[in-house]
Amino acid sequence: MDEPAIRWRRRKADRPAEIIDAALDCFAERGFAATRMDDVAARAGVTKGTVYLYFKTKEDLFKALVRSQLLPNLEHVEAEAARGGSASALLERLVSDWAEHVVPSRVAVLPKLMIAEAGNFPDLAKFYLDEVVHRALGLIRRILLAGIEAGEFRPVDADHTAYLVVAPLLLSVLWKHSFEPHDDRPLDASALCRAHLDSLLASLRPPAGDPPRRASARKSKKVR
Amino acid sequence: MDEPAIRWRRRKADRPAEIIDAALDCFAERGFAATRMDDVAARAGVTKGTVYLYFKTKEDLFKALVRSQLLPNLEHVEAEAARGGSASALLERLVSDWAEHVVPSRVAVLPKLMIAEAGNFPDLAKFYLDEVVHRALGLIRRILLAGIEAGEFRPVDADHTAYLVVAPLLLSVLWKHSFEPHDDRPLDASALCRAHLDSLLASLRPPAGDPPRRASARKSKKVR
Amino acid sequence: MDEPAIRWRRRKADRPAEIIDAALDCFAERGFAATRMDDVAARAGVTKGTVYLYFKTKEDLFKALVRSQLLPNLEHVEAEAARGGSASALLERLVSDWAEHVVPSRVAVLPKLMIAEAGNFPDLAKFYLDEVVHRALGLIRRILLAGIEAGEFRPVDADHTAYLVVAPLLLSVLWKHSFEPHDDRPLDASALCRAHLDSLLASLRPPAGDPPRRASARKSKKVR
Amino acid sequence: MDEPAIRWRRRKADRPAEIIDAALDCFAERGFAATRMDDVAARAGVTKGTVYLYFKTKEDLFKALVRSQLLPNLEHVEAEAARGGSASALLERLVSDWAEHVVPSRVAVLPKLMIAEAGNFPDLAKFYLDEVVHRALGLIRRILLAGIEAGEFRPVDADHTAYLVVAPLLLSVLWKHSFEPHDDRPLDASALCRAHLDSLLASLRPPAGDPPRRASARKSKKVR
DNA sequence: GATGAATGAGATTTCATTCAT
DNA sequence: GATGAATGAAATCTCATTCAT
Repeated sequence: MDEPAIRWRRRKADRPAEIIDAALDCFAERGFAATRMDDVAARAGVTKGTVYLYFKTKEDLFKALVRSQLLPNLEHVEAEAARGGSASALLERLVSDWAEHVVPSRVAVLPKLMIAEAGNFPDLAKFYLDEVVHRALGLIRRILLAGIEAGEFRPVDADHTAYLVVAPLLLSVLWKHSFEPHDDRPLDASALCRAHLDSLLASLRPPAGDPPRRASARKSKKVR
Repeated sequence: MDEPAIRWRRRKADRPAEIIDAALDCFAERGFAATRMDDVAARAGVTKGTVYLYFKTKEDLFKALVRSQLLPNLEHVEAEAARGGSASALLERLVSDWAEHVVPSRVAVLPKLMIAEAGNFPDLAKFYLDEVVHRALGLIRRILLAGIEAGEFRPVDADHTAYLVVAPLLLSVLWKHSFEPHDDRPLDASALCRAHLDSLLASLRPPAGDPPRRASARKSKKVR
Repeated sequence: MDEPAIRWRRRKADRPAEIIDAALDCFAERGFAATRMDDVAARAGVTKGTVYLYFKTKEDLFKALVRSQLLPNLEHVEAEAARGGSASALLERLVSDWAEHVVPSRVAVLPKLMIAEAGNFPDLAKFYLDEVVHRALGLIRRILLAGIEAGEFRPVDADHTAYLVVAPLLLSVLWKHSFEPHDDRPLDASALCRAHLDSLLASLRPPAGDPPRRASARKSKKVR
Repeated sequence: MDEPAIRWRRRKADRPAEIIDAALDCFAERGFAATRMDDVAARAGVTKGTVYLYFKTKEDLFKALVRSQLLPNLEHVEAEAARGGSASALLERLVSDWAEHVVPSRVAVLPKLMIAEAGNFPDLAKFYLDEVVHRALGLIRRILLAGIEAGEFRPVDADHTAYLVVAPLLLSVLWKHSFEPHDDRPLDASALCRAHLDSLLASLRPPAGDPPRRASARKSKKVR
């Protein structure tokens, strides 16, 4: 009846991560403004006061969440790219990695959150653009240029093509988190990514009989 | 003294549209939750009470806004498609129409809003999916299938390719409204769309020497 | 049972004064920090929201209260002084005015509030010092100097004597609002002020047979 | 490594006093309500939990503070008075003692605190009134009566005059702690007290040629 | 129809107090 | 004894909505 039980346990080291985890779920579901600190606290299994022990404001929590989730992932991607290989192989690895590892992960909601809240968090938007978006686009651009130089790809405008590489990846995560819950026609992200890769490589294939741009380019080069 | 009289009269009928216009701007900037009815009213040049004269709740206003903006546009697209032409010509018209007419228009924020708020407005999300997204995807799918059948395109998976057609278009409007205001590297939507079209058609081009699938397919067919 | 009744009446013009009035009572009773905006609202017969309609924050309300109550009163005092008369007559009028009009009035709590909250409202403290305290001390100093010059008073240090004139007046209002409610020995402010005046004039009386400092000083002069 | 050991031991017994000291500073600066237990703890160099080890609640701490600071001081005053001397000499000692010892000391903030918080701590207010205020006033009254009886002073109303004796002393400490930090015209408490004494004795001086009230009164009597 | 003063529910945030460590 | 993580009640403030004017 009166179960004295332990009212709480002290878990200083783990709390911030737990709270950020809970916040990610809540913000993902309802957006920044519509999630209450109570929701976050409840989902983290603590009380509101505890959340404020670790994050000074709701905005702070949001920013901490975005920053903490992104960097590790991006580093993973760049490490992957650094492993080298032909440009097509790199693109292939990148896209299938996205389908297999990013789309099903928790970070996959961040693009949606950033798109929704960029207007309300200008400094976070800048951070996201600089540290994630442009960094990723730059990586892709370098792969494309390397591929062109190597004669693997026909000479396309690398700047815009980078956006084209990214677009279906973006669509896949946005769809998953915004539309799929209300849709009866699920989107198979893996299949979409495969189709994307297929289409992409087809469009990049140099016309038959075209000579490579430079003799030296034949050798696969490490990107960056 | 009496000069505004003429304007007043004209206003009455336009009020709802003016309010929706104002709401579109506000929601676009800050999102649904973060815009206050006062903001909308102020931007529409009326008072809060007046907004409630035309829309029962804030949610109502949002729904009315989405519904009122979308249908006319979609009809325009379908009418365009109905004008016929080769599949590539249709795709080309579609994409360049997007770049020239949709991206610069006010509706271009709606995808961002829908992506952000789908979780909070399930019925609106369903409406948007059914009446806009899947309708558009269906149209594109039919164009692709027609193109394949006519031998214009190599035989791809029309379902997924439809998403691929759409993805860069989506990216262009999301970028414009979420990132461009915080970015110093503007995205040229027209150029992106052209690059997209180029890439798309390249990837769809049937291998040289491939015969058309059916003799009849040579004639351009009306889609739908 | 369901008495529809008027839920509220619109009283824009009077509200701020009514709210300030209520706030004065609340702050006087419990101090700034310990009074809740709900208390103020309830005492003003409105809801919390209404208070915030007129005052942006609790601090704002406090500042508005202090500023609005003080100036009118001080002007009254200076006008009184400007009516002229002998220095003793002026002091007498000042002190008895205090006993009869200030002590029983609502402003009488302000010194207590200012003393309590000066540390938390530096700018308000400065305002109070400049616009009230030093202004009043200056007025008294001028009366004393005029009295000395006229030979009515013995030559005292006018600066410090001004504080001595003020001290019992201050004590009377502080006592009334801080101690009297908890004391069974009430302080008769009028009697105290009379005793003060008596003592003050006795201490200022020049030694018998002392000549006036200047021949001209015999005539009563307007102070200021 | 082990050098702090000695200090630790010394500390334990002093903790309550150290905490009270810290609390005095904090309450003096910001008032009771506006100081947080964290502030007190930090200033005492301990943690919040430790404060609660010695004081059950914040109110408790405040009461302990007031009680612990006052009694020693009052006893000092009464002992001083018991040393005897003429009434004027006693008053003089009292006033100059105040200027030299009380005003610069830490207790000097207590009147401000009591005036500010009397409304929120009725029992503390009663304690302060009975044990400090009325006790001090009584002492002064007895000195005045003795002086009158001895013919040192003219026959004044001892009750009210006692308040007049106290008023400038009170003003000096209130000023120091409430206004001086925000004022560029500092108040010289010693000078003020001297002026007060001067004025007070002048006003109490019996008219020249007045006979002493009682023959016996000539001899200095011990007060109390 | 239009207004905007007033409402009141609900959100964020603070902080005295407790208690596992 | 000492700590400080955790609590939870309560305070400030916001804002969608209502309704007297």
